[in-house]
Amino acid sequence: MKKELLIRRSILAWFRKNKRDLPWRKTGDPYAVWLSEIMLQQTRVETVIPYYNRFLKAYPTVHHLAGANEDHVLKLWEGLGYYRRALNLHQTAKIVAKDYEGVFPGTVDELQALPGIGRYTAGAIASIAFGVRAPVLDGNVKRVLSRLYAVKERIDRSDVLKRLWQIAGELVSPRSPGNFNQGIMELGARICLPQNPLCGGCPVKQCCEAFLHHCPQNFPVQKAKKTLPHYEVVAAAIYKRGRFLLGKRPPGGMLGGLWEFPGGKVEAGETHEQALKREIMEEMGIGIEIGEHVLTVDHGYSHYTVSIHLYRCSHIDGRPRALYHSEIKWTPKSQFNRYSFPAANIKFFEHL
DNA sequence: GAATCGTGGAT
DNA sequence: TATCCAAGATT
Repeated sequence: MKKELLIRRSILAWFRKNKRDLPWRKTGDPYAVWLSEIMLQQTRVETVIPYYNRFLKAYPTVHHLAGANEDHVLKLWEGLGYYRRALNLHQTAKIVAKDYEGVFPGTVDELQALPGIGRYTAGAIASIAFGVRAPVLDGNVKRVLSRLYAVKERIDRSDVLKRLWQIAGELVSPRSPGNFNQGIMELGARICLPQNPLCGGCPVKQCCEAFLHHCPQNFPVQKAKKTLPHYEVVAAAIYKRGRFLLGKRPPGGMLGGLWEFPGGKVEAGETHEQALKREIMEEMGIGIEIGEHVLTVDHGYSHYTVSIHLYRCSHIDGRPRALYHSEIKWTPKSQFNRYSFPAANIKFFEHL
């Protein structure tokens, strides 16, 4: 039997017996499949499950989501990370509700034209929800294929990616594309692990060049990762008459749409006090007096790490304006739970 | 093509 | 403790 056909059948058979009972596998609703795929981007299955369930309960259909308030959507996304996904999700819901009358398109090209849906996600939705024979190539599939075919070149090379998409397209089952795609991803997530793969339980080990050469750990070949820069950041808990001055971060950038205590990076040669007064003047046009240091939180973002030093502050002069944020608001602590905050800010709450 | 964009669990 | 990295998309 041809290698590709053997791989296809073996993975389908393995998946049929070993697939996890995940909430998005109980439905064929394209809306639910789409939601799960967006949430699963760069995010672990176990992390997504509770978010997915809460989200679907709050917005059972694309129409509910299309009519939702953005702060509410971001609140349901709070803690999931990559918040632009939530904003794109909201945008796509509006487009589907309006331009498609609430019915998701079923082709890869139409799906990929929607905000937040790239080649992987379009293939996943088309194959899983619509039975289209479209391949997927995520981190799992890249790893599985790079081992099956002993790909010795770096997998971030465009020519290598092109070849992997080509292979994935040949492997995907014409009759059960959704099951095959989920199967090869599940194989990568549970058997063909990045470190110490469980080759003994692998249904395709006899087809796997890396296994046959006893070197699965050599694949995939990744590019070297650079160490993340670290910054010192100051933030202000500006308090007046029972309320804190919060800002909503502008869309498009880091943590876009989330609320925060204002502040910013400490520049070279600055004291914390100097940096905080400068930042608050730049961002809100007001003068402040710096009070006690509340606490310092160490936090890692996607491409840098920070130590955020929070200070209690009082408003001295000027009327606050949203010079940086899209919106600012004096907010009592009792209402913080209505807004979505970055994880690092949430660590502040119990100390205020 | 290389940067940007979060978070928390595993090792 | 430090590092890795997970069902990627966008610019």
